[in-house]
Amino acid sequence: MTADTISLTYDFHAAEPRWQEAWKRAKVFDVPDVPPSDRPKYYVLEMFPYPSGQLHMGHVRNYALGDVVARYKRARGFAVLHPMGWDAFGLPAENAARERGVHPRQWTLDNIAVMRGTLQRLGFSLNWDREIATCLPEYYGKQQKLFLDFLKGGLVERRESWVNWDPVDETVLANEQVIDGKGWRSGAPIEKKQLSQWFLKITKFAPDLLDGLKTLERWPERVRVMQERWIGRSEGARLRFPLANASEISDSSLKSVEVFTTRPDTLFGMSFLAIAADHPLAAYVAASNPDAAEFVAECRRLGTSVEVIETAEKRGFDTGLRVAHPLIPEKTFPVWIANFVLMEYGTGALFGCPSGDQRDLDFAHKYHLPVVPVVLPEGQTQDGFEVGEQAWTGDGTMINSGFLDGLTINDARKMVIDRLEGMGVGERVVNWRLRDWGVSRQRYWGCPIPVIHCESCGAVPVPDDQLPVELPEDVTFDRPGNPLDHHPTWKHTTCPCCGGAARRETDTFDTFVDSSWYFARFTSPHAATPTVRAAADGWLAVDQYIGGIEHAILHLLYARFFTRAMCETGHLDVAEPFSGLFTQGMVNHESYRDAKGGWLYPEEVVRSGSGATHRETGEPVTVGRVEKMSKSKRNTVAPVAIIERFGADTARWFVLSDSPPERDMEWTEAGVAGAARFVQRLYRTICQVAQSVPADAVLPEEIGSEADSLRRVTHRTIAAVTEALEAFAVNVAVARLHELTSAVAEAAKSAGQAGMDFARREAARVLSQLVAPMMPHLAEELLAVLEPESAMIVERAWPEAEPALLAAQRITLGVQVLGKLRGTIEVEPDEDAATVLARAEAEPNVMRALEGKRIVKRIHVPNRIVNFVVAG
RNA sequence: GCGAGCUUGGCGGAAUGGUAGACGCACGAGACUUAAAAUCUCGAGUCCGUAAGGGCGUGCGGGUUCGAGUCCCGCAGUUCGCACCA
Repeated sequence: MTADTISLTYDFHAAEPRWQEAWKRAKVFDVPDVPPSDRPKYYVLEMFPYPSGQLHMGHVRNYALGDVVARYKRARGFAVLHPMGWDAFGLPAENAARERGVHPRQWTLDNIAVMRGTLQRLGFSLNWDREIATCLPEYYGKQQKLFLDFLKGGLVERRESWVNWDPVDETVLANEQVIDGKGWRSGAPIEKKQLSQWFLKITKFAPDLLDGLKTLERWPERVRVMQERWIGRSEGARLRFPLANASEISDSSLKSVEVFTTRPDTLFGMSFLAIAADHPLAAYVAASNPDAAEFVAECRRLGTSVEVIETAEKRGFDTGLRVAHPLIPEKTFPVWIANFVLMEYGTGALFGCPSGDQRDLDFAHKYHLPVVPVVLPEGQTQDGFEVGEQAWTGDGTMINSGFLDGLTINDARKMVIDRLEGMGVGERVVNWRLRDWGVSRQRYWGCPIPVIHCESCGAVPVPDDQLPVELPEDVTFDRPGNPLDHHPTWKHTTCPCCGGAARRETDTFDTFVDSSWYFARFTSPHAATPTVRAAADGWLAVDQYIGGIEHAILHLLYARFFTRAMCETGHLDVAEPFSGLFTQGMVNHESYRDAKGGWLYPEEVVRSGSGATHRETGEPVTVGRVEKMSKSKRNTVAPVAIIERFGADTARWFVLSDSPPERDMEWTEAGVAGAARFVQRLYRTICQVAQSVPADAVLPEEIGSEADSLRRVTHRTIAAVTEALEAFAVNVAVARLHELTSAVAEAAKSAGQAGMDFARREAARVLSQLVAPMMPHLAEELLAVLEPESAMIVERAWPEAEPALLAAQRITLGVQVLGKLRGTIEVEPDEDAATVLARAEAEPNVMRALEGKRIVKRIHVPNRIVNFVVAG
């Protein structure tokens, strides 16, 4: 090997850390807490990671995409805030403590150190001074302050709520941790238990959360739809049915049953009233009726598992109680406890109209309750119409409905509500599916809820000067339950009100609370208050938020709620937290199994053509589906290994190539190798220019055609890449950069032509700059090779395309006959129509197609197409 | 069941209503090499044809248009989300 060829190999091992160091020294990614006034601000944020131990490829794709936006916007003259932090509380840390005896704090901080190192090796343009970890008191203490302000502002409530209780682990489980009615870890049958819990009153903002969705134009439509349905606004009526047996009941709140309905128009089709198993009236009945008690208990047991809910048939228990119809007082209906009625929705009770609701119809058939049709579909006669297996939920005319007969369902709805309101037994209401957010978790590794319970004063907020309420370090995980509760001293304190002995709240916050305001904290991460208004109001909203679709509902809705709650308590002034949202796809990989069916890691497998064999044993390997990288399927690729083998830029380039960012991509060995080849080819191409083209080349008066052509490619690429990046079409930008690279290499053949030196230098410099958002280290290296003493790319403005060079010199125009392509002609840009049409008609192949035909119409779309419409 | 999206070569994908398949991967041929790797050049939707050229082609069926992958209507397949929400 000659010295020349050695220098033509890009040494990413040396270059990447060198440029990272140079950027750090120049502090180019730092921005002040209050956005500078000389430039527009731009806040780029990727969803912060949970510190699970290792960065995975999904993170690499997410952060590479965000970095493209951040670097591009910075080059376009924006002051870019691009911070990073850690969603550091959560159950895996406690699991690690139980399984391996590591302290959750240590485990988490160690993981953060490892993952931070990987992020830094990837060269992301992050403002690391703003790093936050939610598990540190300097963050969660401010969260406690927010909570107390919410409490003061009436946005918090303490109330009893049903939870899934694991009696063995002595812990509360989320619904998805309950499998077949058993705890996911202990396997013990789960009990429903009532606990006093803290709730954030998100429902207070339900109308605004719904309305706000309309303003989020740069959010994916489907995310908005999902949130809309989750919030679930429905208009209807609330009405009360007096109990016929009311005199037997002493509790006045049980003397009538309130129901919510969206179909008050079907009130005359009623044949029963159904209440939830958790309804107070059900409890009343169960107290004196063992069979009812048994049914209620059974409903609760079944209530937990998703599969059961899906397949469960409708079942009920006739309480023997009867309610009177509000409009026909002499008519009464049975009250059933039914397993399909949810206590959480509406009032926990409904009236059953079997002819107009499929569930009610199924229920009526099962228990032989009457079916009275009340809505007649168009085109049906009342005599011929019967409700069989299918309830009629569509439009129609009212029948069998007294004073409503003959009306449309909409008119009937209005009229019946007016009547009920007039009688004082019901009213028009808007009901919401959204429920208040229970944030209490019986866990150690979370933010302590800053409240003290006092026998005489009740639940007392921890005074501001005693914040933060820190987690104790010396906890043990050797027995089930919440270590905070077990701690010998931590929970014992004195009441801030009366000074008497009191007990700390031992519950901690749901970790979704931590991630509901971190984007605001990033604007002043070290401030003594949760936010600093000038900083938060100045930087927010996040202009571009990037993350996985899995957070479409909960995280994003909670963050929108927190934004409103923080505004109401004076911590912020911004309508929405994220004005732009981009949801990127997953990184998938083939999966492999050996002859025994065991999963194999990609590095254990050698792919050969259509098959695969084991690297060591040579045994055949079954190539499985391409699916999401997961530890259990072993189809993961570790970013660190890729960085070491190929470099950070290659990894970044590959995850950004080919697949559009919103779609899933497949990680392949061949693909990374291809990216690595391109890195080297680009380096060689630029080095060739740097070595063979004088640095002081100027643009001559007259320029040769190849040189002119290269310049046009260069400037068209600037325009195309800019447009692609604005549209998040990074894969298209990558394709255009491949083309420019080929053009620069090709131009070497025309070296010496007038203007070529200038054109090659220009193209090489532009190429380096355009590639920088995706491969920042290589880009800096390229520019340093071209222009050794110049400023770094991160300190330079994005290249501008010269409008005069955006048009091609000559255009190849398609010529169609009757819409079919018959030939092409070369034309000057904007050449006049007559000339173009004459040349098109004279094109030999077109002539042949026109032969013997009469041209009816000549269509000429300048610079686009020629089409001859013929007859005969 | 309800809702949203998707469907283009062997594969990932590109295409303001205007030459479908850019760009990449995989593949084939050639050059360089003792050889291999690397690199470079060329080829390639499919069918017919030696070629020139032609037929057919963007899930299927219709429609609008001089012209449809793109717009409209219907259907199929597929993915995702929600789901006893009264």
